[in-house]
Amino acid sequence: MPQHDSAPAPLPDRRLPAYLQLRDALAARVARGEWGPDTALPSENQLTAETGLSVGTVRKAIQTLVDEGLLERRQGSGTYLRKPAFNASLFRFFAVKSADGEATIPSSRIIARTAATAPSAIAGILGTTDCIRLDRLRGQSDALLLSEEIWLPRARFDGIADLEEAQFGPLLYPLYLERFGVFIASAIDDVSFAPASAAVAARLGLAEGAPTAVIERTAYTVDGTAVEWRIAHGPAERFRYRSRLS
Amino acid sequence: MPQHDSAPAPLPDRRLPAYLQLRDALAARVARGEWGPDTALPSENQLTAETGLSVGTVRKAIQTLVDEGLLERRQGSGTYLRKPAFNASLFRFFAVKSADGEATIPSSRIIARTAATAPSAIAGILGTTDCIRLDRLRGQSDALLLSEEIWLPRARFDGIADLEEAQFGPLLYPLYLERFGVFIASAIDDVSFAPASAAVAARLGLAEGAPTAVIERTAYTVDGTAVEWRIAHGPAERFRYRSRLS
DNA sequence: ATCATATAGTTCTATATAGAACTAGTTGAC
DNA sequence: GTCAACTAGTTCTATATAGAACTATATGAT
Repeated sequence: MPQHDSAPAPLPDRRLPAYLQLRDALAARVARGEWGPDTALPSENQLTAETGLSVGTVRKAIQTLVDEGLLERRQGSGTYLRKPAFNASLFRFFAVKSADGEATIPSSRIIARTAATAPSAIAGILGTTDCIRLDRLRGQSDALLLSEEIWLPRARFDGIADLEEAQFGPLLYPLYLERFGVFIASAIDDVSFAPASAAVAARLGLAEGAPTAVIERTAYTVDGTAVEWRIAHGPAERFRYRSRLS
Repeated sequence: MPQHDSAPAPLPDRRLPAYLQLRDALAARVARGEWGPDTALPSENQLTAETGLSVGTVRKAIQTLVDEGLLERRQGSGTYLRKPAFNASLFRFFAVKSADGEATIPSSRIIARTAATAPSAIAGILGTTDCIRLDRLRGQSDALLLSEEIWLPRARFDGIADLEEAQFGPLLYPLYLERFGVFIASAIDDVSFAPASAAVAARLGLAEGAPTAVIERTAYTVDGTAVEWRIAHGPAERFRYRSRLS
């Protein structure tokens, strides 16, 4: 189902309305990394010239991508990639009740990076067994709050195992975009609850069997291809997940 | 802060673009219950005649409300209230693993309906202390899965305590709309984990202190007024909450 | 150097128009 | 009765145009 190397740019479907064809064409160019985070896309005028469509139609195509959360328009300036607006960090779901109200220092440490063969459940999601696995530990002040296990398809993220540790910031999605041209556009979180396994307990400094919150996240690019799967554990009593429905 | 009786229809802000003024006017009329769930709103032509604006501007106003999730357009037919699309039932987060694959029968029982004075945290959200409290128990086959405590402002829901039990379906939001003209447009869920209190344990047939998932939900009307607050508990090992981010 | 002004380029609002696509109901043929 | 054809009404697509609002840069005066 999903493809793990750069998609072969499906031809626009002639049966679709013009504005949707243009939408698809632009989304494909964005997915190919044609424009960086801070370079403006072609203006409405340029696109009307390129395509022969009218401004109204071009605007409608762009507006569609804005609604989908991919682009962002700035009046007087131009149209840009939208920085993923959903707060990507799972970290924020673990409240730090600093009794004294001190500013605490968040820490983020990658404790392992290995090429690995994905188990079938994960391979089915990512579309390949040829993966890279990252293990990460996050905390605040002294408390360890989050143990993450992150799976990436090696075809898209080759070389991530060789990066200096310093080049990993606390947030991975900006790194994906800047280093590998992978733009995370959406994600699905699955929240559940389980007693800590021995491995998780050891990492978080908990007793085995202690209650933990489990977040499984699958992240997608614009075209709906899953490009990251992760599972995260943290102490249940610190956990609070907020979700807005509409 | 929020108002619990029908809002006094703020005058349109002349400084706003025409399409936003029309958006506000339409949203206000929707909030006042001017149109039922299956009656079409005025057509584009009617609205252009009423307002003196052009079709394009009218379309833009309507499209804004569609994007906000309030309305729904059906080509060839008309523009309607959108039925709240988010699956309102908290019940769905509790997986029933019927080992034998039998179709199970969900049950829903209101076990208490009382006028009550809301504690300050809830009163702050709902804007009043004068509330009605519903207690509900939901299950499937034999297993009890969900204990809910629901708080409603009495001003909007007066008479709900007198309804026949049979008039409560498994879903409350349709009842709110049909009986009280309250349209739930959005909600915020807060998910956490806690050991079962004595009361919750007794209701769900669990041991006191058994791990439970806790969902706190605040539900809002179109204009952002909170009109329902609930807290729900269920057995943690059955719980799985899914959320789509974008 | 600093500040005001002008300018080119961008998106945004608004109007007007035409026809296509679709829906729901009515009419008519059989 | 049943089915097909028609029709009025609706939303949807697409074009063309004009000016407003805003941004970023360049220019010029001091």
